[in-house]
Amino acid sequence: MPKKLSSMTIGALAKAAGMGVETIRYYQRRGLVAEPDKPYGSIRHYDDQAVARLHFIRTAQWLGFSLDEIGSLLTLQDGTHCDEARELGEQKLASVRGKISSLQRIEQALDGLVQECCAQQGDVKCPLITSLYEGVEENTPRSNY
Amino acid sequence: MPKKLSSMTIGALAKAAGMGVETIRYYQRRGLVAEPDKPYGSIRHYDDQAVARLHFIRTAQWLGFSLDEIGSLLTLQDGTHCDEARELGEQKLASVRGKISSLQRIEQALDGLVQECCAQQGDVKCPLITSLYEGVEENTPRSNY
DNA sequence: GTTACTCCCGTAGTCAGCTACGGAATCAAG
DNA sequence: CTTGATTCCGTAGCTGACTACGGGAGTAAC
Repeated sequence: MPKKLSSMTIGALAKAAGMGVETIRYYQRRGLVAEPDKPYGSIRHYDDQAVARLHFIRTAQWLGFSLDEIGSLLTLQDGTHCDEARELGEQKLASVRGKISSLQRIEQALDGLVQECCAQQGDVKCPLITSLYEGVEENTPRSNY
Repeated sequence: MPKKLSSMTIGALAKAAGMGVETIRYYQRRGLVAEPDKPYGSIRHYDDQAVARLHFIRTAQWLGFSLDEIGSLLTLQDGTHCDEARELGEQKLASVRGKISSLQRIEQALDGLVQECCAQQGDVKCPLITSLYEGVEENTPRSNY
């Protein structure tokens, strides 16, 4: 059976993805999501894949990736340039693993804080800060510097 | 023995933390790091704790936290308001755990991509996108919306 | 005690990532 | 076939997080 794709206008897409229409247009301009050609008359239509892609962008942003990085992740998976994709993929993988371990340290520290909380008094240990004191920065901590 | 704290000027602090002097001043204005009072003459001095704090800020940013969120994490650990700290701590903990699991899904997907890479051809599965398709968003994906 | 660097502090500019605005065209309901 | 909402497209404005600038005051080295 031919896969049935729910077809929607940009407004519906925006609603489905939980963002504004303008934001989607912005991503189109940035080349993060494709602008489907509009059938003769006018007005473009989008499918579930578009929703998924927007979801991904949103979450990846929440995880601290810039739109440029997200763009490269997406082209990576969109296939084609195998050789460079592999290298890029490994870079990103390292970055992701670094983030995971940093977050795990924060998790531990936060968990400790929540457990002890009011209990402790005398010597403050600053578990949170120390959780990240000894270098983690695998990759550029925000593209600059 | 009284703990010996390496004392440094803001310039040295900036170098130690790997950022610009202006950035540190900016954080002081934002209330993320304290401005030590300057001894009679002039010029403030900073210790290792300040370096640690800046390190934390930098890494937390890399992990996708905004300066406001980082501020709340820091006040959280600076102690004092136990009751609200606990609640905030639990919120943040949930958010951190959400990030970890999202990143782990991306890790898996990326790992898969790097493994298969040029191998696959026929049906594209979009492992990356699907890795995040089914809702993760535990918390606000970037303060807005 | 002069030169050169750094600090201090306020204000202004920059860049990423949206968000809003305006006017023409299109579509959906009645 | 008119009315009202949406789409389309370009351009302009806004917010968060810096980054640069400028002038006066410390401070360190000679």
